[in-house]
Amino acid sequence: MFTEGRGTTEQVATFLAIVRTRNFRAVARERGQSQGAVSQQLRKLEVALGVRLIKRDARGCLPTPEGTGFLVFAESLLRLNARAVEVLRTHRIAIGASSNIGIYLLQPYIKSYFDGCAGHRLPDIQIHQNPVIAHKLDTGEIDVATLEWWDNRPGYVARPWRREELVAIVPPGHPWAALPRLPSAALQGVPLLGGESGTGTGRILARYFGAQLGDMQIGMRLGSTEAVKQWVKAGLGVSLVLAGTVADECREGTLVAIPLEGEAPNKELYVVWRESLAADSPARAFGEWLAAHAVG
Amino acid sequence: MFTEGRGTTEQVATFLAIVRTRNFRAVARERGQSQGAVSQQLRKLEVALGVRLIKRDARGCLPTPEGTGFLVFAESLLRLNARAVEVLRTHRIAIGASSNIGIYLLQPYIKSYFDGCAGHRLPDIQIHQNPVIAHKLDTGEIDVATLEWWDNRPGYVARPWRREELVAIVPPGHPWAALPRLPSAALQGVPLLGGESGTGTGRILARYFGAQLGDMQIGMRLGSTEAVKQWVKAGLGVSLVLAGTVADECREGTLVAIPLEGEAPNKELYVVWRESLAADSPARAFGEWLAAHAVG
DNA sequence: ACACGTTACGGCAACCGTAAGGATT
DNA sequence: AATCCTTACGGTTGCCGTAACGTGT
Repeated sequence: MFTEGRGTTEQVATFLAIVRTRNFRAVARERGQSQGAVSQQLRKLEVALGVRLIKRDARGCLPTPEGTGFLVFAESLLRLNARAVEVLRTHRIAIGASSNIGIYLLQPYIKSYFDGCAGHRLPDIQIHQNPVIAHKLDTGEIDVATLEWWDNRPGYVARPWRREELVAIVPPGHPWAALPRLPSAALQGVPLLGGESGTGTGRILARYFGAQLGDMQIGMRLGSTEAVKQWVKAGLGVSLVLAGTVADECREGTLVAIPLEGEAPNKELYVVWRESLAADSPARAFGEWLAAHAVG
Repeated sequence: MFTEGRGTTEQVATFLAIVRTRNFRAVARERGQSQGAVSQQLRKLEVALGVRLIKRDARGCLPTPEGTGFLVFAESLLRLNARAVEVLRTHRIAIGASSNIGIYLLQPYIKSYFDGCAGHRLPDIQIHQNPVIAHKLDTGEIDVATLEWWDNRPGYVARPWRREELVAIVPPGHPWAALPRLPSAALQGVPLLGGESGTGTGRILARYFGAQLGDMQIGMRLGSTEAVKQWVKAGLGVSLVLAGTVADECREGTLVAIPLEGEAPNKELYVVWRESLAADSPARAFGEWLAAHAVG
């Protein structure tokens, strides 16, 4: 299963190859086996599952409805197997990052960490919505994650990583663009564009504005910071985003970021990994390194 | 793998049993094998992975750090196997539901559908945050899901299910409690408690209030509707929730729900399943049935 | 004829049970 | 001495490659 051999995993891999190529002989060539063996492997799998997976026909072979249904499991199983050997043997790391972090903030850390250590191969990096990353930690698909929000569930180690300021962004030429700092009163009654949900930004804004009786109007929730930036550039509204997500645009002058007045709202970012990670595992080492290089 | 036999899956199961019982002989009895076979299975697994999983010691055997790290994969693999046979052979359904739906809205449908059909065994029902459910659809862990928010990703069928109204909730005795309908102006400047994130409620409120220049203040995000209800009961704020989530409290008089004035904001709920589900599969049948019994 | 999947057969590798061996309490 | 895991040995099972077969184009 976890390496070359002849077991059920090979049957599943053969099944996938058959679905892909629709030709037993091609599969046999591809997998370095005889054509009879391919027939036999599929047959064993079908008997084990008690279901016909492939409909053999004179003009090609197609998956049955059951076979199509089995596809998703076959893929998940092989992915999980591959991931398991990767973790235990090659020690390749899988890093998860919630969207904003993965897209805008993480690269320099990855570069400086993995460039320095010649022994490391580049890690597998997955970027998803915050809650999806949390779920992938659960299933073992990723070892260590950088998150915008964490619920302190048991079995995990969570370390504060950086504290990222929220800044207002406006298009160039906007009346606010010249201001050094934005009074919180200015935001009252202005339509505010929202980005990805489930990242805890709402809570932070509530703490910042709520105490000052700010009246904020949340406009559309666009689902991603990238979308928010485009809308702001187009003059369709203003927004509050993590400062690091607009560094490039500010340099190029396509957006203007304005820090908020007073004690600026900021979001705590976390590095999280499973407690069960070996103390000397590369994934944990990377997590500890990130936490040690906390900024802010 | 998918049934009794002697392959890698048996090795993984043996590994898990060893970690649990910490006694090779007990595992042998439990699995109806000789003790030598247990030794050998673990050994094969360790060789295949290239890692020592269990540290055998005179006073018991414990998982090594690598073994602990492998645990999560072992469990995921067996879960996936079990789920695969369940789907293909026993045809048991796995239903996912985002938190609010699973906790408050789904039960009557489950009851009326599965009570009526004697042939069906009760389904596996999983309740998680909306994005986690979406991810579990991807991995095949669930067949069909009821969701508060769906991103129309390809490969899935999404049907509108019901349209659930958002109502304001206040504690009994609150000044608003006697109002038949709540003017949207009343909510301006009032701290509003937020529930689970990632469910699209923010977008809906923005559409309702935004057009009317409403100024809303989002208070804390408490993460769950259950928490919101407790805070509202305690007089710490008011909130907007799906009407169905407070039906019981309104009947008991512990909360008062007030419909909003004008065209009330409402949330469209969806039933979603993978396109690859067989047209005659029980999961799809249930999904279609739900969609056909759409309310609102 | 040709291309394709199925089936039968012989050889080989893998796994299991039995049972003896070494270590620790 | 008792308990526990390891290891060696013999029997059986299962899988693979070869090759003959049936079928549809």
